[in-house]
Amino acid sequence: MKSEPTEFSIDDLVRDKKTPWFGVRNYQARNFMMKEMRLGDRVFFYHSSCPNPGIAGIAEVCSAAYPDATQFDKKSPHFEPAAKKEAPRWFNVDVKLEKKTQLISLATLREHPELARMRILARGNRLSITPVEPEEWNFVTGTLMQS
DNA sequence: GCCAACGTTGGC
DNA sequence: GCCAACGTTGGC
Repeated sequence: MKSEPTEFSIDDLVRDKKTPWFGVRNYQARNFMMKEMRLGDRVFFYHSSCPNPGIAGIAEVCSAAYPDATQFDKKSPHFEPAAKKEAPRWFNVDVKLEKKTQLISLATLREHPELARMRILARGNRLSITPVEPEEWNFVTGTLMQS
């Protein structure tokens, strides 16, 4: 799950322990939260659009998907005029901190053939939420984060 | 349904 | 700031 650290960083999650993953305005990413994620699933917390992009920590999905409150908030940059309370358009899950880790930079991720097929590394990928295969998860947590 | 125009993402 | 890639919008 990508976040711009200037908006919400791993240190913010360390402080808050838990957060709604608000502001997702892309149907594919939304559908991952609504249909693919399960309570207890773990996710990489990825810092994007920043001087040193990469995986900054691990979090855990701790709610089912529910309507994203920011779509109803006129003052929010994520406000969605077309959304109605009785017919919400955007949903989010909550995630809680598992741990902040050493930063596994994008450059490092790209160095390893084991991760060549990772969705987040795919050419032109802009999705803010992408699936991670078990082998990729194990390589990152078992090898990269141990060195 | 097509597709051009436009806006956004995100690495560099 | 640049630009490739992609998603969305809206006229037709």
